Amino acid sequence: MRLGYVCINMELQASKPKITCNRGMIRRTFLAKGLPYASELALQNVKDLSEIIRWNHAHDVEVFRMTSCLFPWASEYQLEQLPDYEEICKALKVAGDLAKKFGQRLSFHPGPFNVLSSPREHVVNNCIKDLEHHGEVMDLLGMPRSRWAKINIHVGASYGDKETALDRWCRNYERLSDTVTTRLTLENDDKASMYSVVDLAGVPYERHGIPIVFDFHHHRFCDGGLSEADALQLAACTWPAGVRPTCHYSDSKRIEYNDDTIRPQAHSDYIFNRIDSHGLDLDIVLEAKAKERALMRYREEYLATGT
DNA sequence: ATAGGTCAAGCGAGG
DNA sequence: CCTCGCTTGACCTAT
Repeated sequence: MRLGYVCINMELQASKPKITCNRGMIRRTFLAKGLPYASELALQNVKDLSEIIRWNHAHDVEVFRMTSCLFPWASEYQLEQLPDYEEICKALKVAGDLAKKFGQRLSFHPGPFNVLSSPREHVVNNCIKDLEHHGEVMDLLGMPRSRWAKINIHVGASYGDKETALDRWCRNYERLSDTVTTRLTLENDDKASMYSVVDLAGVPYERHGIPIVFDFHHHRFCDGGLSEADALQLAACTWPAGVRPTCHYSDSKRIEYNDDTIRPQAHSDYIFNRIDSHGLDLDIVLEAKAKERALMRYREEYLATGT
């Protein structure tokens, strides 16, 4: 299995000057400073993306989820409008070329506001806009239009009627361009009332062939009646040949801290259980608060060789 | 330089 | 009805 981490490299972010792809601003600042400042932040973000990719390679990390905050307020403009657009494109190409050279797999996980199943038109429009933005950035990185460069989301909401919501999800999915549809995946939820692997293997997979990202931790709260092994197997079968299935893994912070005031769904700082890939070849993204440090510690504790 | 209050979006859960 | 949490805490101002 190959392990990855998400969005932030704590070591690089703590360095001086800091290396991060997360520069952003609040609304008030965006209104005051506008596109030139958004452009400046985006340029720094995409340049630093290369630095994180280099760090990953130097530490044998081949799976990395990029932040969705590369472009502050991306929903409010076209990338071409940014003053530094040309330079931004070059920096993205550099980052993408590096990742490809290193065999490093990059992905996106747009946020919880992407609800393609919503009955509200403006919610769906915003979602489509955000997904298209992610697709566009993947293209600018030079990433393939395949699930190798996945854009992963949740169904988003059920409104008390999963079947109707899934049908709406599928109809709205058809409005997406190839930059998104070729890369889109769906992840199982962490609430019993929401979407299990079984739900996702139904309509979304049957109608559109959407692969399922299996989240081990979420499955503990929404299992659709399947064991972990069976759910993982089912999810893995939805991936096209030649593309290694991706999973998410976290442990429970509640157990880590032995504190039952913490919600059981909360992600742990570190991974303290051995991950069981059930015999499958997987890319496993660690969703741990300690980011790359959690990955390093897991390797030391569970994958150390020679002893 | 650090602390504390503030901050886009949609939804469901818990108080 | 309000707050929290989620992909991911980061930004901004006052001290």
